[in-house]
Amino acid sequence: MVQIPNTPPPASPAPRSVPTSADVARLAGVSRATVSYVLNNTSAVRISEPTRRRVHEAAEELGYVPHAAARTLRAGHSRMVLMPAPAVPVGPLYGQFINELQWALGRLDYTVVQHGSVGLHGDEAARAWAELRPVAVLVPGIGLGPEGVAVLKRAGARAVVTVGPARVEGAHALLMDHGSVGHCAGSHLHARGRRRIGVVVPQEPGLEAFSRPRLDGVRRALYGTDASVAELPLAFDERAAAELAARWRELGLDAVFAYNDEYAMLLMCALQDEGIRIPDDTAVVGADDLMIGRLLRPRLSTVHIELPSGRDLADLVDRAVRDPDATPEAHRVLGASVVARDSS
Amino acid sequence: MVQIPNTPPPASPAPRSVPTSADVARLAGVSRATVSYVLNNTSAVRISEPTRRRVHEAAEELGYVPHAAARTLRAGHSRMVLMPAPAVPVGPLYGQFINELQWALGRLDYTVVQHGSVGLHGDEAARAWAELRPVAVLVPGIGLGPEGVAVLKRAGARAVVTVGPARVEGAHALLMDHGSVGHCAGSHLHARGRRRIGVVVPQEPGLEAFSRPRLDGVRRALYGTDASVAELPLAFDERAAAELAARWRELGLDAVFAYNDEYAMLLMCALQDEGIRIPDDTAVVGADDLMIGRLLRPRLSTVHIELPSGRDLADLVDRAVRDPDATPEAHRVLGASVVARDSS
DNA sequence: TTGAAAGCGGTACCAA
DNA sequence: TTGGTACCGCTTTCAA
Repeated sequence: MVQIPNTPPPASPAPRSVPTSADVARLAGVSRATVSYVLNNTSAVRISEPTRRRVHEAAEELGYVPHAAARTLRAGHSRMVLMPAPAVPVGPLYGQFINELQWALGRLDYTVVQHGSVGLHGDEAARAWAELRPVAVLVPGIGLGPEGVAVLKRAGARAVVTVGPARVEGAHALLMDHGSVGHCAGSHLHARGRRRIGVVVPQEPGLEAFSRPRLDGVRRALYGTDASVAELPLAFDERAAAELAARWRELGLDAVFAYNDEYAMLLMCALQDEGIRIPDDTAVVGADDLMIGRLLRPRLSTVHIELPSGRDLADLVDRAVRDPDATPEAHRVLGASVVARDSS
Repeated sequence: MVQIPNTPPPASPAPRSVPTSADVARLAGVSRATVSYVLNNTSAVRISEPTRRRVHEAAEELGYVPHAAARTLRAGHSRMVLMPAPAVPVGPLYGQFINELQWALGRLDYTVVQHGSVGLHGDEAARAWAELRPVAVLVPGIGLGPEGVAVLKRAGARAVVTVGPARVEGAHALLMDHGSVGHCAGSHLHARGRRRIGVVVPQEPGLEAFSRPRLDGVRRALYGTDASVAELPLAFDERAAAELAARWRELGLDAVFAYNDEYAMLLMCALQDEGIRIPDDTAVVGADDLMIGRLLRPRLSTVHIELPSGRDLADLVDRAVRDPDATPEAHRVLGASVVARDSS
């Protein structure tokens, strides 16, 4: 980092203590109760207009900001919806989903917070989240067990929603079965007459949660047919792709499901460099239906993934919060469908 | 969403009230003070081993989890580092940076929290953040003014760090001048003998913060030379790219800086479909040095961006927290360098 | 070694 | 219409 010469320090010495509602009350010449009534627009209590004005002015002048922790403590609950921040850089698909969700929950007057729980695992993380007493917790992926759910519930979470491959006892579930993505691809390739099918499994850590189910899905689609499946570990790296492509002919595969569109692009380019014709020698299918697939030549066949709308999930959370004793719902929310283009 | 039949409700009725340290004390037969001492390993006080055990067992049995809000309130401060959650899906580069940062701050015993402040703008958002009384705030992009910084400081934030194009009064700054990215690309193209240079400006909302400076950087690099710059609005969309490519010859450009590698790929493919030869007719330069650039043919020239390590930024935050009265530092942290490949 | 109690900031009940 | 005050859960000083 390159240090840059600093501008001279500002002349105004910062006020050194945080103003509280008592300070506001003092300045406005009223009680703390009145301040609270005014600033919260408490409808059960009528405050005269001049008093309101004085309170507002005092708050403004002091730069008063209420203390969320104090409010939470007193109220016994917060409106915080907590979700762990994703541990791996997440694709545009999922990123978009998270954004929508945040927006929709914001509309419902929840505060969405992503907790950076790096290094913490499973129920250990659950404890850290529970300390914040969120009103609801949204946990993508695996790693949260029934004990974790219980910890959160005991800590006052009125809703725990898991987003992943399997239900967890006591929690609502958004079942995102990535197996169906693989299943889609596998069925498609089989229908196209392919019988020796490779499946790329990324070596990047943190992707197993998706790659395993996708592989299993292909296996499931092909089980009991005359087709076979070969697992192809691959790092997201040109050299690794070239090496894989170099032994392609001896692998004797006539098709490959490449985990997603990015890996598909990587592998497809390597195969083309090797002189493998696509789709004639080998069919390639990606997943996620990203823009790049449309731009490749041949155009990349892919599995389009339909995620639930952020609004729907926000509504689910809201319902769960309002009725915490309802039996947990489970929803299947990952729609997968083949987009057949020219590479398969 | 497809509803799935629920499993029967679990037999165990959930304990309906959140256990407090008083409950633990009661069960262990000690005072709340002792519970606090034991659970926090307070070194100033020696507690007998049998007592410690009893407290731990009681806490375990009740599933006790401390109440962060209460602790914060009592302590007068928290160890929460707050940053707004990015409003647009963010690329792998920046995503990686955020992850590193979270990890590094976690190592320093801070709790990193991304606040989903959708719809809130500037100082309005600052107020929402201030309610959480974070010990430090990390604000990417623009939109936070000096008043916002003041609000946060008054609310007890010991460090405010902006990450963006310009300094903000009172805050530390990580200057990420995306102008240098454009400057790099512009200089490179000029050095290659190009004189009519187009610059792609994405139409996607939320990207202006990066696209404007990149455009300006190109302008700056070419200012006073015999080269000219043309602004090319472009949506991330095949049709838009095709339309732009269709009028390419009449635009009379011999080079284009495509904002980033993804837009470059989009445009390059459209140009090639149109019969424009790259780099002979038109040179193309991307940015961000993504994998896809290496896979394109011709291989895409790009601007490699060097971000600071998460560790460095975490250390900066930590220093600032420890010495809140130090004059704000400003660091220039965006390194840009051309990776010349075959498209320019 | 342990306990009693004050107090952090805000809310809401009850009284005036 | 407004004020006094108890209380939320936890930490920490002081006393025992």
